[in-house]
Amino acid sequence: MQKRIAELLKKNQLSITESRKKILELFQSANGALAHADIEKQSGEHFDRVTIYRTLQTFVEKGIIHTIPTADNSVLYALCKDECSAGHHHDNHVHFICDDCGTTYCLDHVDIPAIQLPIGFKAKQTDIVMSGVCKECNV
Amino acid sequence: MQKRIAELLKKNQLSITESRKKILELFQSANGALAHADIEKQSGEHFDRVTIYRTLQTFVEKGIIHTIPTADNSVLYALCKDECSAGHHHDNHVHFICDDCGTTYCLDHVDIPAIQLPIGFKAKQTDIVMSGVCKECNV
DNA sequence: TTTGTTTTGCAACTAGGTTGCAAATGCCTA
DNA sequence: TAGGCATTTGCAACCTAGTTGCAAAACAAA
Repeated sequence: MQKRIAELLKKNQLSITESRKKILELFQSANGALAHADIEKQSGEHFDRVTIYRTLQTFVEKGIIHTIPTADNSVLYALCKDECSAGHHHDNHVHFICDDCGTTYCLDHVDIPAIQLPIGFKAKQTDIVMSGVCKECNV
Repeated sequence: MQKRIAELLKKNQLSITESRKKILELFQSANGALAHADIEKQSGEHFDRVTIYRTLQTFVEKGIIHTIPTADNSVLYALCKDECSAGHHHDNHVHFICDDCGTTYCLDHVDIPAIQLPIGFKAKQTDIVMSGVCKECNV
């Protein structure tokens, strides 16, 4: 695990530092998306708020993680799959927030059906955020 | 117009005040959605920030306007159509943001096709925000 | 017009996020 | 592996968006 993290950072021309390693670890062990606040808490409060913001920004720029818009207007971050290239905007995938456990999932493999827009409208990007009950909480 | 605004407020058991009238007017003359900041500017800076926040909150509660989540994590507000009942969450309609002119449209009459989720997931709410070029900017 | 309720404006506060800069860390080459 | 340069960090200060409590002002109803 440690090796992979170091490689990932190197591949993206980033220095290997404590905070970056720790934050990547958190993402790898979380099976969903994380908010800035989650990271701040779970990292054991070792790192400055600013460092975390900057690290997340850097990771987004490099295409290591991506942001998820949510209905309640908070930002979530999630690891990108290996196939993602830097700068990829993750335009067309579905995000799912569980009302029960609060976990956010990136449903990369869900097909988005064509949406019929009124005449004159031309869509470039589609963001879909669904909420309900996830597979873990569904009894 | 003035009459209609007064009636609308009365129907919702709200006192008829300067700020409420002005804010409703702004929504009626805007053909798209407005952000809090837009309202603050366009109202001629007559009203306190807090008053605007509270007015918007009240309108949302009464079902006069509704909120739109956007990809860049800002909140937009738009007038509800007459058919909307108070408390209606506007769960399932598509919002469209024009990359050119920045206008946000509520596409009430666009059908949302069923989205096939992985086994175990059960959706309650779907938010779709699309962006691209709108009918005005499309040449 | 008077009275009671609703709404407003002010001040103070919180949370989330950004910027500039000096100190510390990491990287690379000799 | 030591030294020097580039990158990253932490601090302080700042900004915007939004909230709360409370007294004063505006509104509604009789």
